[in-house]
Amino acid sequence: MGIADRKEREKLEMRAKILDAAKHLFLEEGYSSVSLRRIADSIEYSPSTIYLYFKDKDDILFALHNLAFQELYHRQRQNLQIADPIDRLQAYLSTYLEFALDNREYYDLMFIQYAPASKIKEKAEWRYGRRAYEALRDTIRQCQEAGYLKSVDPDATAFGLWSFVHGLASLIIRHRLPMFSANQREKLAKQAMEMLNEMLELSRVQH
Amino acid sequence: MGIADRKEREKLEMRAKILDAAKHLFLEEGYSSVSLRRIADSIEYSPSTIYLYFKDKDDILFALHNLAFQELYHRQRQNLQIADPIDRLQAYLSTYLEFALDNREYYDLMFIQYAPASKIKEKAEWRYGRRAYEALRDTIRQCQEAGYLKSVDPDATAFGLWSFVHGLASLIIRHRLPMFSANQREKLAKQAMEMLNEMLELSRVQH
Amino acid sequence: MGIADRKEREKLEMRAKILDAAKHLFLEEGYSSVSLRRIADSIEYSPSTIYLYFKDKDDILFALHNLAFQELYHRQRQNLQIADPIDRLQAYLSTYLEFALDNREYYDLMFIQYAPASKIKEKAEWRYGRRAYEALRDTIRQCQEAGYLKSVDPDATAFGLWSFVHGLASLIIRHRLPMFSANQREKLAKQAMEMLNEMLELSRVQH
Amino acid sequence: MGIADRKEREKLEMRAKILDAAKHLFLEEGYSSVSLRRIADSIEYSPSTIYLYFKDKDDILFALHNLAFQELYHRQRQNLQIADPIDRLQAYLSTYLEFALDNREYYDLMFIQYAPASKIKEKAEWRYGRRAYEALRDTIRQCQEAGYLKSVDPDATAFGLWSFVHGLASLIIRHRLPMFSANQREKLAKQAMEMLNEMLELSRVQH
DNA sequence: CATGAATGAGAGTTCATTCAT
DNA sequence: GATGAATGAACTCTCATTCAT
Repeated sequence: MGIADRKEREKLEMRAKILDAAKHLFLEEGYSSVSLRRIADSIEYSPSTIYLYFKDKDDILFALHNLAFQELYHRQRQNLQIADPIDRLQAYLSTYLEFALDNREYYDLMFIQYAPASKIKEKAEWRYGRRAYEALRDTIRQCQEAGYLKSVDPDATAFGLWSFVHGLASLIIRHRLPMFSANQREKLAKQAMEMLNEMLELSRVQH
Repeated sequence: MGIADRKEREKLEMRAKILDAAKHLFLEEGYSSVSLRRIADSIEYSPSTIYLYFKDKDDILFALHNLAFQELYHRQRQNLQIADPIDRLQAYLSTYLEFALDNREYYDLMFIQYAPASKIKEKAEWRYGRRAYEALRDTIRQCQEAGYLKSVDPDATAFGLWSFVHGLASLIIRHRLPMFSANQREKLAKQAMEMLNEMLELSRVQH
Repeated sequence: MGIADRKEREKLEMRAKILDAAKHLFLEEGYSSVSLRRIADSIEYSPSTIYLYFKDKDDILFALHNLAFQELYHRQRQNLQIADPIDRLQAYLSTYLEFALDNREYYDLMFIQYAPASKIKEKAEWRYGRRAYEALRDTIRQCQEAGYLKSVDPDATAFGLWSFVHGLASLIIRHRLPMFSANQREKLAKQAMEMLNEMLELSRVQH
Repeated sequence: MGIADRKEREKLEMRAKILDAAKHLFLEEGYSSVSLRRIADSIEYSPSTIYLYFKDKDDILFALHNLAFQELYHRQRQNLQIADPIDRLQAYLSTYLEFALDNREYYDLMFIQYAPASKIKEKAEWRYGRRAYEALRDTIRQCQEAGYLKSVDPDATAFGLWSFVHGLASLIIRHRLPMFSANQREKLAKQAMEMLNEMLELSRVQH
């Protein structure tokens, strides 16, 4: 049983190794430009070895998606317990951006890149996405009940707030800000988030 | 002379036909996943015919980029003459979003997709992008002088506002909103923009 | 009739122009590496125009071969009248080498390059080649009757002498003498020919 | 270990098989007319298989060149120890011709065909060629010191002698002797060589 | 468990050639 | 007489994938 354990552990380690290599390459050059051979080379295994751990190239992408959504879910989890809805909303959005910038490869796969993988897995993600979206909207509703963000449709607000953080993340991740240095970019993103938070808080006063 | 004219016209039409086919395919599957053969097939010509109109695959992308930036520039042009800075800013952002949703393929190529094309052309775009960004930031500065958006760094504000509209556009274009119908999406985007406009105007009162 | 003449003349001029362009390109890069488009480009006509003057690419090669053999035949013609066989032999060989170095493209096509052209034309050349060879061997026979080159088989001698001049020419034409400058090469070829001539004359004394 | 050995052997055999097929095709039709597909077809493998053994088409040519020069070097090696310069010269030239006729494909690649391959390898060959040429010229100098071949410039003599054997070889290899049967050609080549040897020996008497 | 060998499919691209104008 | 438009066939080369070992 110790042996079986070790084998199992090694199997998982190998999968992780492959996924990690693939993750980086996919961000750098896009899924369809990265060849299995390149992934194999970068971990110094043969291409055929990869097939012992993954059904095919799409399967790697699928596994990465799963890990990515798990990680995001894991990070958001604790925020769900914040009592004050406006605090919760702010935490939710901040955590989202932090996740994106800490896991650019994941974020790219989840929300920017094409998903040429087999359709089967998409459904699972739809489900996750929908649930995450609903959590956001519910929080917004609670904010409204508490007097914030009153005037607008909660769906529009949810979409708008999500767009804001998605925009910050994706402009950075896809290098569309050549006018700033890497340092500046992250600093500006933080400032923009603070600006948002201020506005959220101010959204009460005015009504 | 009539003949020469017609030939010229036909040549341009053919180029347009190829570009149009490529544009759609590029949005659907990404530049590097689309083969010249597929483009040729979709307009029912042979692959070699494409080479009579474009040097190579990159050249098609290059041409599309040019058209895209021209169109965006054309649309923004009139906004530059709006005297009131806050009106100008609102128009600028609205036009940007409209452009994105009216020209999803272009927007995708310009601001979402990787640009594996030859580096030469990128420089021209950097220049355009930088100028466009500076126009935005200058407008924001003028808004601040007029008492709006006062508290924050103009760069952070510019980045934030751009991110907001980019987020709206790119979530729609890359189909990350399966929880809404196509109609809903655009309606929500408009509502979100109105919400933004309100906030911009309110940004004065508070100080 | 004047008009017909002019047209005929122009037709020939155009053929000559094409042949000349092809000739140079063929020497520089080899028949199969040269495309019709390159030939057309170099005379600033369209590829299709060439088909008005030649059936296909092979036909150009065929025409060049014909011109080449004509030119060589023309140069050798006068030598046939030299009475003294040893003088005739020397003249024959010298003229051959001069032809080769004056018409490197032709020589390359005739005696070095592959002949991927349709087999039809080869027969004609075999005939020419055989006749030229026989002229050489007959001259050698007459030299032997006059006491020169006595000991050896005239076929072997003919082959040997031809090989000698062919070797000089083809090493130069195919750039296999990078150790010498262009000037040196031709000077050395001349010296080698003189050496040969001396030997031919000495071939009498010894017997 | 037996397994590794066998694999290694098989790998080499496959390389040899490809090289052999390529060698023959290159002689028959010239490097640039032969496609990788044709090489693959002729050994009944798929085109992609070739790429497991050679980087690209040029690499095949490169490998053949290396083998060719090795073989020639190997054959000439023993001749360098012949003490008498005139014997050495004769052996050198005879070996050269024998090599050419025993390895027509190699000879064709080395001294007749164009070398469109990457320039890197050419330099190595220039070096080899130059050294081989210098060995020839030095031998001639020593012959002159021993009283042979006195009157002429050693460079001209070297060039002349080389041309002679190159001429014999290349007229045979490139099929420019349709007037003789294959048997006759080789017999005549040998006779021509004997004729040369006689002359070399006679070159002493006269001075 | 890992891989080397092999391949069919398909990539971008160039070619000689045809034909309507 | 000259050509622009078009193409099918072929090119070199890369890819994801399979399979025997």
